[in-house]
Amino acid sequence: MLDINLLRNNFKEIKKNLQKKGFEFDEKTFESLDSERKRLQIDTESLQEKSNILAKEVAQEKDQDLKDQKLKDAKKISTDLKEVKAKLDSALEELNNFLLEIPNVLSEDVPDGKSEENNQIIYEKGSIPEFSFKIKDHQELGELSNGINFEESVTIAKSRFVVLRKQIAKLHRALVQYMLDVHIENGYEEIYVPYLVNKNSLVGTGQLPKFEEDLFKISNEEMYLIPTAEVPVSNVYRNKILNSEELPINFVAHTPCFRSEAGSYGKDTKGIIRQHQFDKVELVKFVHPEDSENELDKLTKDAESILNNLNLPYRKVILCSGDTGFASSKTFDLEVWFPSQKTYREISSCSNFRDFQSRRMKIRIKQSKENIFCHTINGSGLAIGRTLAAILENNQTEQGSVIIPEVLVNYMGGTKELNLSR
RNA sequence: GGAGAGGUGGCUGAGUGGUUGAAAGCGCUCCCCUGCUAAGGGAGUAUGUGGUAAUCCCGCAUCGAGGGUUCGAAUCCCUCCCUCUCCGCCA
Repeated sequence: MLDINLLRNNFKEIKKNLQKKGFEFDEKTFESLDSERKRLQIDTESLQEKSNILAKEVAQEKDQDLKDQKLKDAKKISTDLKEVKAKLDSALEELNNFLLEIPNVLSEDVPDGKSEENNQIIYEKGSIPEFSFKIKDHQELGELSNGINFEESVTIAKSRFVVLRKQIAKLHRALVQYMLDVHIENGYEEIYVPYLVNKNSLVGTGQLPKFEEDLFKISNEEMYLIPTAEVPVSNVYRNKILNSEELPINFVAHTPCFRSEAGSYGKDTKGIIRQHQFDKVELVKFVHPEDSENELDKLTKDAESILNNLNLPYRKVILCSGDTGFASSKTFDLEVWFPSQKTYREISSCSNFRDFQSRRMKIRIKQSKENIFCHTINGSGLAIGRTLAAILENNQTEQGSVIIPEVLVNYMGGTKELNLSR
């Protein structure tokens, strides 16, 4: 959520900024909502004041006639008050709903652009493998030894789910363990959180009210499956005031993520790139506003270190204005190379939300004069399924085996190569 | 799931309809005095929001959340959430 005072005073500038994201800020509606709110609030509060004063006088009035008169007046005010208060409440709600649907403003250094194609490559790292044989995609590789099975997952659930078996399932687990260990080593605190969250948490991080259709909702309760660990982990401190000495706070969490993928029919139907359920190791930071740019770079580097250590070829891009998400002010994507698609695919998305989420969640930092909203930053470190798929594809051999990256060998119980053809 | 108890400021803990935004104690901050294995005195110490650009000033709201009764609610009523104890069930 944006600072309403900023909107009141700088809406020209903000409007221009939001246009780059493809959002048209309706200042007419805003101004009428805000002025209506102001009028009603002033009316309500002055009536309330009168009512409070009269109530005290009634209590102290000894003269019965005067007391009766005051009681009569007080009753009248009370009825009027109820009426204006109701109007104020609905005005405030309307204004709030309006504000909740406004995206975050962009950082100055975010490049202009309409869509994905305008994202800017910052650099490419690692060497793209050359194959002297006809390569298989990760699904084909996984199916060689029934390590990836889509028939069983359809029987159990439906499409866009997967069953992993044997060495592939173990590699999946190894990746989780490895990533957690690296991030803990780098100063992140491991945290385990609920996979079902309430509505307020989703409003807090910005998934609601605008993106309800992307979520799985539990039918018998007002709860949702998490689309990312960002939601429960960020909300750990909702409504809390943090001491500045304890910042930055760094969390790492491994959770499954559930996404309805509404509107992505026919997209990435092959393999495990786009699933309703996938695992992810997520990094979340709560930082002082002054440090957030710097901390975003640090978090992105921490996510990159996994790709580097796994020897996967990847590139770092900065998302252009039109591709930057609703709540983000600036986002770096890390994209890993998929030989079968001859292209880079997103494997991590690292964003600085500034005070957009913390204002919604009411997470503040204790200051001597006025408490301020902290900044939140998060990013994947990394998406497990896609990392698994990338390893299978990039490390395959002509014999249909897959070389295990060195850093994972111990996590695989010493296995250096998966012989999938057997 | 059944029975009972309870949710008050950073913490402990008073308060069952009227200057209570909230006693008291602890903690913390500042000042003064004294000076020595210490202590004493004083002041301050929640959050949000509006009037305003504003540290000051004034108003309004907040005693788990949301409704209700009343001129007036931390105090009474209803719904929900949470915590604790006992029973049941269960990984």
